Amino acid sequence: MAKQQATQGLTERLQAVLKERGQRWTEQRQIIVDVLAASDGHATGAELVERVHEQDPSATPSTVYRTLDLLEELGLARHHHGPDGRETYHLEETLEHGHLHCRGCGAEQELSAAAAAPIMKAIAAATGFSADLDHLSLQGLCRRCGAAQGS
Amino acid sequence: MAKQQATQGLTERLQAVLKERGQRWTEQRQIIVDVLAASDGHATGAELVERVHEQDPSATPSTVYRTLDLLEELGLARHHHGPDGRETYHLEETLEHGHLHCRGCGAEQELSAAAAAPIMKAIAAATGFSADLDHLSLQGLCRRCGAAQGS
DNA sequence: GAGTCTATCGCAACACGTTGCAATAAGCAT
DNA sequence: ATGCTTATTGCAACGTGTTGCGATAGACTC
Repeated sequence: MAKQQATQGLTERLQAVLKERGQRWTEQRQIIVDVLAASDGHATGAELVERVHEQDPSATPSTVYRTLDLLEELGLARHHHGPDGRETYHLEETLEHGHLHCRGCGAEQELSAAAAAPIMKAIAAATGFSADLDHLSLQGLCRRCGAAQGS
Repeated sequence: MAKQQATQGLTERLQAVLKERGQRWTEQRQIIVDVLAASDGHATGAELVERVHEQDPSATPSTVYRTLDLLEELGLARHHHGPDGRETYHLEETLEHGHLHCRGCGAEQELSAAAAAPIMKAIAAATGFSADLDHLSLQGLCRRCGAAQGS
C-alpha cells in the first residue's frame, strides 16, 4: 500500500539522518514512526502511547514522548495543543495547517496554509511576529454558532 | 490601596451573583479571588495553587481549580494555554489581550485588542470564525529573532 | 439558636507528560 | 565474532490538572 511505502521512505530518511548525527535507529523508533504514519491526521499523545504499547507492551510513555520530541526536532513531526491543553501530533507530511476549535458546537476545523496566508500577514503587520502556522490553534465560534449566538 | 478596593468590589459582585444562583460564598473562594487579584497580570495554575495553599494550608488543588472554573463560568476570570500547554489565569478586569510566544528568545509578548483587531478580521474573512481574543496564544518568531534567523 | 438541605470541600485516585538514573543494546573498531 | 563506547531504554518518581465520593459547613426555615 501507499502508506507502507510512505513509512518505508520515512524510515530510510530517518536512519540516514540519525546516523549522520551519531544517533541510533531502534525498534521502538520504528514502531512509533509506523504508528504515527498509520494515524491519519492527528493523534493525541495518549493515543499514540496506547497504540505503541499494543505493538510492544514493554514500551513506556517516556520513550514515546522522547521519540516524538526527536521527530519534531528533525522536522518530521509536529505537535500542537488543543483548547484543553492536551497534545496532538501529526507527521509533517500532512500539509501545514492550523486548527480552529469552535466552543459552540465543539467542531474542529482545519485551516489550510492558503486560507491562513492573509491571517499570517495580518499578524506580521500588527506585531512583527511570524507565527508558526502549524502551532496555531484558535478557539472561538464558527460561522454558524456565531450567527446563532449573535445576540 | 486601589487593589484592595478592586478586590472588595469583586467580592461583593461575586456574593451577589452566587446568591442569585443558589451557590455559596466560602472562605476558600475569598482567598482564591484575593490571590488572583494580587497576581498582577498572569499566573499559572500551579502558582495559584501554591499561593492559596500558603494562605490556607488545608486548601487543595481541586478546590482551587474548581473555583477558577467557576470564576471563568461567571466571566470574571480567563485562562489560556501557553505553548507548553500549561494553564495561565488572569482576572477578566485585565484588558482582553492575546499572547505571542517567541520560540527564538522565549519572550512573551502581549497583544492588545486594538492590535489584534485586523488579525481577527483576517481570521473572520478567511474562515468565518470569530476567534476568542483572550484564548489566542500564538507561537512563532518575534521580529528580531525572525530577522536573525531569516535564512 | 436548632434543624434541614445541599453546595462545596478535602481526600484519594487517576490521566497526561516530564525527568533522573541505572541497565541495556546500537553501532563501530578490532 | 568480541569488546568498547555511549545513545537509548525502562523504571520510578514527580508535576500539573481532573474526577468521584463521603464529610463538612453555608444559607435558609422555623
